[in-house]
Amino acid sequence: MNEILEITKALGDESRLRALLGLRARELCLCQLIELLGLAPSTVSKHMAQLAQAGLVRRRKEGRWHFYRLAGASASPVARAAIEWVTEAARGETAASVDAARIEEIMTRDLEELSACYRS
Amino acid sequence: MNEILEITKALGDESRLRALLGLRARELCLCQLIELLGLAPSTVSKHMAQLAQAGLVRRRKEGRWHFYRLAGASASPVARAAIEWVTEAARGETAASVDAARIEEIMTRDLEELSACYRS
DNA sequence: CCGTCACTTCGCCATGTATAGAATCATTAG
DNA sequence: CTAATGATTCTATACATGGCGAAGTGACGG
Repeated sequence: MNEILEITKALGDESRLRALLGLRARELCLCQLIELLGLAPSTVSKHMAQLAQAGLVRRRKEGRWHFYRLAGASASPVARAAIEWVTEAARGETAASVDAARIEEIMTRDLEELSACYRS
Repeated sequence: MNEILEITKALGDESRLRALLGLRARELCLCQLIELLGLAPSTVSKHMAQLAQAGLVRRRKEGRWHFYRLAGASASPVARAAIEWVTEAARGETAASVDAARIEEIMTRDLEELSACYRS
């Protein structure tokens, strides 16, 4: 029951849901997720920590950058099924497509430029 | 995105999750759900309304009694997949089994007796 | 080392939500 | 009709949660 609730609570927020769906195609750095969601770094960091705690997302450190990706094969069966459900449910969602296009645009920029959000 | 969020928010509360899982085997009257959850009638009623709004549950009126059941075939594909995920995820959950046993006990009692919760 | 940088954690505030009780609604029994 | 009953809606309140900014952490460049 606890794992299920951690997952449903993690998925029960629009920002976290968008972040998770944003990871469908590729792993993303926190500063890229900040740009996608338009929220403060501390807020996005907390959201990603909650998704990771629920077992839906994994974190990879590369120098000073922290990359997040879907848990995939390393996830528990329950978490993996949840990811499958939500990604399938979001197919054809216009809001998710808008975000996907936005990510393509974000990918054309340098991480250096994106992480300027910390200095503004 | 909106339907997904309605579903994940509806599933993101322990009482609502227990209520939904309680409907796996059979439909239940509100007073039976009140007995199961041990909450005030108004609270349980609101929880069930939220589950119904998310398309996870259907309501059937029989005289003064209101019965709730899983949406099943009448549910949208997204909601149906969510129900499948959560019921599969709860298989073998001890907490869910405890509730299931509790429901068996509740089923041995009359609705009249259970609905005494309104008069106490 | 020492500063910078990407990120996280902490402290706080505003909003949202779960809960109970009172009032109300709808249905049935008399 | 009226009263009783099961459920819902309304109102109020306590707690949880999302949000930000400031301070702290760990890695890299000098």
